[in-house]
Amino acid sequence: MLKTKLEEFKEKIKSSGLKITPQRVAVYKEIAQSSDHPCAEELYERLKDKIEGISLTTVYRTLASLEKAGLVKRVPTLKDKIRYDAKVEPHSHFVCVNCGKIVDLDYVPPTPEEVKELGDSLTCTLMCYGICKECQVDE
Amino acid sequence: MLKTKLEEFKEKIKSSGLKITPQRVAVYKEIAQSSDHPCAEELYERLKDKIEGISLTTVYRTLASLEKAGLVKRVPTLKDKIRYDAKVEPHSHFVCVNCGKIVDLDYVPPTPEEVKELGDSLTCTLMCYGICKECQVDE
DNA sequence: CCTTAATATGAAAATAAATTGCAACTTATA
DNA sequence: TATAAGTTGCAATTTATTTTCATATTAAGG
Ligand SMILES: [Mn+2]
Ligand SMILES: [Mn+2]
Ligand SMILES: [Zn+2]
Ligand SMILES: [Zn+2]
Repeated sequence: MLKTKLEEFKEKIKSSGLKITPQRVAVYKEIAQSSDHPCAEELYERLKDKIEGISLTTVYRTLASLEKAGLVKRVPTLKDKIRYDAKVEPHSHFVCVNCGKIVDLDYVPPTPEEVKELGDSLTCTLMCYGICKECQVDE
Repeated sequence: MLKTKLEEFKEKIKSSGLKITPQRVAVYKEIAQSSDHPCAEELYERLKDKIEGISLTTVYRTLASLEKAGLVKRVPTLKDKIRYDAKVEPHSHFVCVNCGKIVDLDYVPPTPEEVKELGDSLTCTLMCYGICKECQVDE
């Protein structure tokens, strides 16, 4: 991860009145370098062998803190599991309805102004559903 | 609900090898006449006093059946509760981040062809997040 | 109409995801 | 370093959804 991004992370954490802990750093780094929009449990699985003190509870709590601080965002899903994104700027997603993978698209979603229907919307995101290339091969 | 829509419902149910039951009719009618994209529990709450034999379990099972039959679709959400839509054609949604309300937008989302990035996507939907008019008043 | 096989239902138990209480521990600041 | 504020892990809890299983209903055929 870029040094600037880690610095920005520390600043935002501090300015939210939160403390910098190894667990928070680890969770944020892990989301930031993932491209698959992991859920809490997936993050925990990836971290539990690398990071000494990390519990699933803390991953859940960390995600809530990072979300409040504006460092991560939830990704809209059709399932009953919340998934997270460290890319907080508006962008679009492709979801494989077969394997559940979620990846970023280059497609730029319209701005709230362009949609402007029900007063002030803040952000927009386009969600596309289909079958990813890997899933098409081994049908 | 239009007679044609109810007939279409019965046909699709049958062609999926499912039986027409009062519970299924009631759940489908309720979603179809709702504009707020209810979850299973909300549907149950709205139906339990109107329909003699209806249980939350059956509402869950009915939603799964209707989804398989292509009569309802899930709406992407940021929460851990699945919400449903009887409007199955591609369209866009506005979500109030304050009260959780989800309403349809007229904005027509791009077609999968227009996005075309990762092979074959099937459907696209634009999600817009903001504060609804009611929530803006009583802030 | 009746019969019957296939399917659907409700209640309760089970599972899965996320949250909370609490005592022990860190962090940041002075 | 002392210390107050904030954080952690574990276990218990809550919330959402699914499954089990015995009973009931549907649709088709006679
Ligand atoms: Mn993303
Ligand atoms: Mn809709
Ligand atoms: Zn896939
Ligand atoms: Zn609102």
